Amino acid sequence: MNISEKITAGETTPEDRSLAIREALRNAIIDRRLAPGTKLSENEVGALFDVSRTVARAALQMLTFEGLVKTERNRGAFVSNPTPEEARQIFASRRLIEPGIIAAAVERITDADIEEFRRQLQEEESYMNERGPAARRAEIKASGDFHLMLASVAGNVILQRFMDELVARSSLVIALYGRTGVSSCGHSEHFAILDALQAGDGERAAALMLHHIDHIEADLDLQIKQGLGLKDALTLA
Amino acid sequence: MNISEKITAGETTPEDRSLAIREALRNAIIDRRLAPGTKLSENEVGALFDVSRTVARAALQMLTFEGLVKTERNRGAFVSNPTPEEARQIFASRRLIEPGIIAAAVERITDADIEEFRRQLQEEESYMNERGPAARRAEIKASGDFHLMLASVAGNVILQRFMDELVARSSLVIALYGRTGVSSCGHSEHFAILDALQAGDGERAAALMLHHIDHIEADLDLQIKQGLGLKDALTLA
DNA sequence: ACTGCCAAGATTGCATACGATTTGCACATC
DNA sequence: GATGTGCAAATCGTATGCAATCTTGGCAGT
Repeated sequence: MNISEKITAGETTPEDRSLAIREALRNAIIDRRLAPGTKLSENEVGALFDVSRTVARAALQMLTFEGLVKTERNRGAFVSNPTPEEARQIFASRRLIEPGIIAAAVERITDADIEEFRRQLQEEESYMNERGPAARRAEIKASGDFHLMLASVAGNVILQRFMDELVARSSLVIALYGRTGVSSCGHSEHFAILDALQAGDGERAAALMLHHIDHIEADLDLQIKQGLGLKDALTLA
Repeated sequence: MNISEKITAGETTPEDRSLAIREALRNAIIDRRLAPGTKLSENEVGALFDVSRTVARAALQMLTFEGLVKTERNRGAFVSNPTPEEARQIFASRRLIEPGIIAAAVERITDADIEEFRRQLQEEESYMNERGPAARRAEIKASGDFHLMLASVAGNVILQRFMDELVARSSLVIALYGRTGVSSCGHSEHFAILDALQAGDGERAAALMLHHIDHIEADLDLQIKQGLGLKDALTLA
């Protein structure tokens, strides 16, 4: 486990450090710096962030709630290893929620928001032109941020939190099951959605969003790894 | 704070006791045995369930994540006191999610499920015929259980968890802002939804569900109590 | 009599300590 | 050589202790 954000997380927060740790681990997980299945021992996490097990434990507990880590009693916490079924449910949930978010966002979005979105899309674009795993991770994250900003604009904090979780888990799934470079497609779709939004055409934006989610999911290879860890081990042996 | 389920929660769980405590507190909150604003001190909770502050704290942390309690740093945890705005967002979220759940449920529901649902509706009915706050609480809970069972049938564990949270918070909101006996209306609506479901008519079931949610929200009085607790105290004085 | 300050009490935040459970390895046995 | 058993290391679950922070009551000064 090597998490470079260690210091970044530990200093700027005079308050709840467990929140900072949660954030750092969260980023590490969705950036895929922490691979699924990685063990997150309380001792280790605590040592890395220079806190006691108590606060490390709290952070892990939060992540467990978000579905990013799975804890087994008396065994420890592990970075979640989503099954294809989970992946399908995640995207099914997104297909349900995101059109609603679009509908709310189209009512509330301001010019300043649109400006901000354009900046965000440019950032995506810049990552898109680079190669290598780091750029790909950054792209996945930036892509997720687009959806998160949308949820933020929609103005429903509950849905926003749901999307927070869904996007994070999606990133994990994409990193796990994603094939190559369809993300470029995703980027242009973000653009189209924003255009529809700017035009005030919620219907079209929602339809585009559904399409977009379909595309993301279609890019996944959810056939393999169907079995559980046990089966995997057996077939691999 | 007097929670009678104390022993029930503490004994049957050889495993994680904090989960049991969370469940007990959860029930107490949505049953309105714990009024919004009630302070939940770690010491007190721990003493009630005969555990240390550590595990009590974990339970409170979980409830905070669910939005049922609010914690203020260095001040403690309090039963959540949803604002009208929060209430609106809760119901907006439900309007978005529940039709989707219906759509999934209509595909997967079995005869056995329908049987189970009928039993559930009968239980609701029995509470409906009684009077008194206890019966009303039980009715609210039973009514929520209907929606939860629906989510369970839909087979998407993520949406199920979202609904878990939304229903719990709805119960709190209804108890806070609800007027009198529109719940009877709600019951018949449950029945109509189940009928549509049994007939395999997802469209109608979804439409009925939307109507149902609208009715529930329409029964709320979300105008008053706009201000914080302070103003409340002042106007009451 | 009212306002501002200070100290005592209470409660949380965090660290550490101890017991329980699991895992892996070594050793004895077949 | 393979297998089963037992011990030891590691890790989690929980309790408790101490420091920091907030609240509250009283006291002095104006």
